[in-house]
Amino acid sequence: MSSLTNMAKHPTISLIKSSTTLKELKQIHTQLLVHGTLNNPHFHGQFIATVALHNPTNLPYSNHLIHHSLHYPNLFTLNSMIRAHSKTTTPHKSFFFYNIILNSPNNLSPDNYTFNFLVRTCAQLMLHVTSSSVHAAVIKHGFEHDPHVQSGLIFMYAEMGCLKSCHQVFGRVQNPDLVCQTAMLHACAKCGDVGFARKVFDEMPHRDFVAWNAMVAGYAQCGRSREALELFHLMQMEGVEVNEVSIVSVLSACTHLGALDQGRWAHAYVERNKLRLTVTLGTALLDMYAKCGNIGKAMEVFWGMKEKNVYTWSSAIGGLAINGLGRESVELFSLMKKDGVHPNEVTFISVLKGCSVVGMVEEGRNHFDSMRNLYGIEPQLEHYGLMVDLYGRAGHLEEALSFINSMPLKPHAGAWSALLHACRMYKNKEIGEFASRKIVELEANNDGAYVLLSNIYADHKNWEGVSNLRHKMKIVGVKKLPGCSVIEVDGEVHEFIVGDKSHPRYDEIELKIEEISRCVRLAGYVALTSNVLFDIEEEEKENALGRHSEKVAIAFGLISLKEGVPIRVVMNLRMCWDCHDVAKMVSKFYHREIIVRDRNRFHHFKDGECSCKGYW
DNA sequence: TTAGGGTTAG
Repeated sequence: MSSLTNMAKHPTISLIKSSTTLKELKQIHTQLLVHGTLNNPHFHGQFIATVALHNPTNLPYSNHLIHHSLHYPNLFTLNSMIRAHSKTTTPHKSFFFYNIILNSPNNLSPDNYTFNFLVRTCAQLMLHVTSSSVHAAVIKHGFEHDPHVQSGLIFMYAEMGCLKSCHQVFGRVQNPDLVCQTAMLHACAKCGDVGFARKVFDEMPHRDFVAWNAMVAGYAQCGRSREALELFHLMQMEGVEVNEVSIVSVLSACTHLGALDQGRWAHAYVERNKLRLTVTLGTALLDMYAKCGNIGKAMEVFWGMKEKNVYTWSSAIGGLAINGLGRESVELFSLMKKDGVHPNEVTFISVLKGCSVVGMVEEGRNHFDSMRNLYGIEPQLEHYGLMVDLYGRAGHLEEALSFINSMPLKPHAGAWSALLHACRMYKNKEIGEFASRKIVELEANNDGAYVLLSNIYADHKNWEGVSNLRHKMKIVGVKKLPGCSVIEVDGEVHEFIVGDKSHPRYDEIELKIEEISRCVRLAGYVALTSNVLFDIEEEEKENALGRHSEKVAIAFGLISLKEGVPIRVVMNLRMCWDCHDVAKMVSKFYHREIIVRDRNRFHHFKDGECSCKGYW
């Protein structure tokens, strides 16, 4: 029973490998100790490796077993420990085990597994110096031409954003195999060159389901959601195996498009085909529901998940926040901490958003302070921006300004923009002008700086100010980002860009918009024309407002969706106040629920009211 | 007995 092949079939090895939970493994450990079986180094090694491989949270237990063992760990065990640590938030610990291999008294030496795992550690660490020395060690130990190590190196350089190095490694591979080609296509997509990724994919002589998944994910991750879904449909037509990894990318694409129907289809696919609801899949699913405006369903998925990680919690907390449930999001954050899950920087973005949408200034400030004091997380620019947003939305403009001035980092345009938005909300011209100037100093082409200030001037009927800004924008060459809204009807995503009349049903949409205008006017509605950038005639302005992309999408929803079906719109800008008022009225007149996801949050319109209660 | 592709923000 000494050969490894025979060992693999040993019932004790099988027993250890088949256990999935730490509890089960600990029970087996006790049994093996009682029978003295753990004296066998093979069993002991397998035990430690299984504990480590199943779940990174088991790692302290694996470490404990290694340190209290009578045996010197073998290469298999040590490689397993390197691999396990490469997937944690403390990847540098892999080097501890690598050094045990290098300094081993029984002449262990690293093999291709060691290096394949070690380069993944480097990928996680993203340190150029470390990566270079590990690459040098790969060459020194003669693994430069090992296909697995080559793929690992490409992966490592991709994570670090060094596409050039990926090309160099790939160029030296004589006959790249499937795994290596997939690593390369993944690397190109990761570094933003999806075109080349697709070229690698198209030129692959054989593609398996992993290669297809990598390509679908590549499109989804760089925001080319429609292409991701198209490729996924092609994948299905070609009869390629679909697994939970494919569905994660599909869900991510649906989330970005706000395509709830297709997202629901993906959920049904998971259930129909009994795919394993992994943490990643569950998180993608809950995130899809939350960002497509169905927070009830999102939380149902969340509570149904057996295993939750920091992604899952952050996603749920953020989902509640963007749906206006700030208090609930902060409560969920408390539960997360009670559950022993350590928050990360993204979690705090979600929590601060939660505080911001309901104006919990004090609580937000406490959470912000706890980042550094309790969790050792250094706040990033985004966190500072959210704090400005928190003060600003609550109307504490002076505090927001002094907060920016006391930042230890150089304030970015985002922080000033948050302040400018608040100035717009509270019609504060002085601070608004100051913030706008600061933004333009940092980003001369920032359209928001001009548009918002122009709105503030228009609020004050300062048409000269508006006209001067218009002139300045022309000279500098700033263009207002065109508004774009999408709406899904019968599984098809329709896109409306402001001013674009190319939709085949545009004439009908136009008629509907006129009908809406008549209805809302009867109710005594007066358009909030200050949302129009320039000083044009009142009637013309109203017309320009009538053609905002969100209104066009809502009108299209009214003519194309069956009665009673909610209208769901996803847009790229913040919803304008006028469209917001009109949407409220439409929800009442047409007895239709309207859900708009804007750049910042959700607005649920029902019976003439909006869930944001005017606070956004 | 270990080797690929996936989830949270901006």
